[in-house]
Amino acid sequence: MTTDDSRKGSKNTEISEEEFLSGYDPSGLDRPSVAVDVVLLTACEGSLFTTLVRRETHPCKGCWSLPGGFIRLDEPLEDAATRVLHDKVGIDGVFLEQLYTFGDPGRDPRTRVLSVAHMALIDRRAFEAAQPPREGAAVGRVRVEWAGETGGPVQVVDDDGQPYELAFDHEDILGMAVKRIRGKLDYTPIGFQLLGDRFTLLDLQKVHETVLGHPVNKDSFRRRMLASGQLEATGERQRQVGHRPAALYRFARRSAI
Amino acid sequence: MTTDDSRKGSKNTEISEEEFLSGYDPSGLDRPSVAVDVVLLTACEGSLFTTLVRRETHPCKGCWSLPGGFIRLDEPLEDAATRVLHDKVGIDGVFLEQLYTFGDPGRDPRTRVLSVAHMALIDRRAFEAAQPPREGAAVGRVRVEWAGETGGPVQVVDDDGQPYELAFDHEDILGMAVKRIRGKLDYTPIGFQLLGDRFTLLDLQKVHETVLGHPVNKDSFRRRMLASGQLEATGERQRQVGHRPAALYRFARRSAI
DNA sequence: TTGACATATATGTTTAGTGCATATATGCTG
DNA sequence: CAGCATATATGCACTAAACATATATGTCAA
Repeated sequence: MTTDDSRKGSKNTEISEEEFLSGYDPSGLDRPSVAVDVVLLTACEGSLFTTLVRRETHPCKGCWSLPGGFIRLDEPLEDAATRVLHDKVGIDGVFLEQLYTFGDPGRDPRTRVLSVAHMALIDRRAFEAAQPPREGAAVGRVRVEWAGETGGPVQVVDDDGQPYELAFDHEDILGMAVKRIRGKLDYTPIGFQLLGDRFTLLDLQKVHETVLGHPVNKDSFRRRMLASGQLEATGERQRQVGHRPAALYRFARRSAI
Repeated sequence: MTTDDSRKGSKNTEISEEEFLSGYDPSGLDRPSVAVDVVLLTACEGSLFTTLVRRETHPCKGCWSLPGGFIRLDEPLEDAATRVLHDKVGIDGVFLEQLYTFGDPGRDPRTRVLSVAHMALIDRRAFEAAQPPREGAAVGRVRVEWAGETGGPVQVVDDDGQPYELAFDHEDILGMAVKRIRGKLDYTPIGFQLLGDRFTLLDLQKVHETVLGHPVNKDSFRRRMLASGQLEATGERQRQVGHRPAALYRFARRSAI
């Protein structure tokens, strides 16, 4: 199916690549602004929660938005997301992955702004320990109105069920994050990112149920997890739990083999 | 878990959003260039094939690259990818989805260039019909050295097995496309995008084997597909095939409930 | 015209995984 | 020490997949 047969470039041309680059003027092109936005998720009490920050400046002043910021010209995208998490939420060292790039013209009224959206996951305890309440920040409950991996925008509500008014297309970004984590949960070890280093099988099950948005069968979940090779028994058990204590496992990053 | 309780913004502030926007000067920020690159895949003879274009200018002059181009400031990302496919490959109306955004500083020696990579899929026959051989274009065989969804860079070779020298990080972009289509094949109807409007079960099986990179069990594949509700019998059969003709199916975009 | 051929299609058997039900174990609490 | 709540173990039915075998049906060549 080859259409053309010339191969590896004949670089013996007029000017060299070095010469070309030294004379290259990047100012000729219209360029968009590029930001990163981070959906930081944690699982608690059967719901996903995410961090929002209040916008103190136009546009969408007074609305709530995902923590985000413009990238620096010499900064990898993931580093920008890490920086945003550190600066705006005070969180470091968490799982982070790129989600999707939102680029509709008009998604930001100022000018063309692309947002390279990221998803970050953190264990609830680490989250609560690391995040001192900040002025202008909130942690809202994610309310997903669709089942499975249908996808679509997603609301964030406060303790009274009142929705936060989200800026720009951030409801769509949140929806993409939920869709992504639901899709990866059964086929990757991503769910462990929402747990601490020791957990019971029931803890793990609750995380799965929270992410998926529906209950799962306890026995088969248990069997499947134990057979997956991803769990390592610590030999420890729960204490003071008012019932038979469950065994504590840790995530076996490298499957036993 | 709420940290802050103020809600929907009090917009009765000094200046209105309209006033703010009319005075907004976007020139203050350093901005990267943003391009789209498109991995156009088709399945043929047990391999995936992709379209490459020869770079006639620096940087990487003489190398081969994915069809791509800079986005316009008023153009949605998907439109840019569509435009690139039309202008550089002469292909229209195909399945297209965003893959991932590659943004390492230094991936392009000119300046900071983000590439919002897309994946396009086309049926082999439509591809061969629509694409007249062009000067400076080639269709190469995708050679995937890793199994399953391991991921990693991917080579493109010509009919003699000689690799094309790819520009920038395009081997990584190709790898992401292969990883993505492998991951979605079993859970979405994406495989039908590589087939024409009528096909046999064996055609469909070969597409799956080509994408996945390993053979699949014929009987269970057949049963699974027929039970999926995605196939609609046309009532027609193959002709002149030298053996018992297989039934021709079409993709039932809406499952028959 | 007919039989060889190649692939389609049908059917059955085995195995693995899931959902569901039941039984037993164990630490805590009053 | 009894009762409680959950953990853990075991068995069975059901489903889907892998694998094997048998039959069907076009084309082609003798």
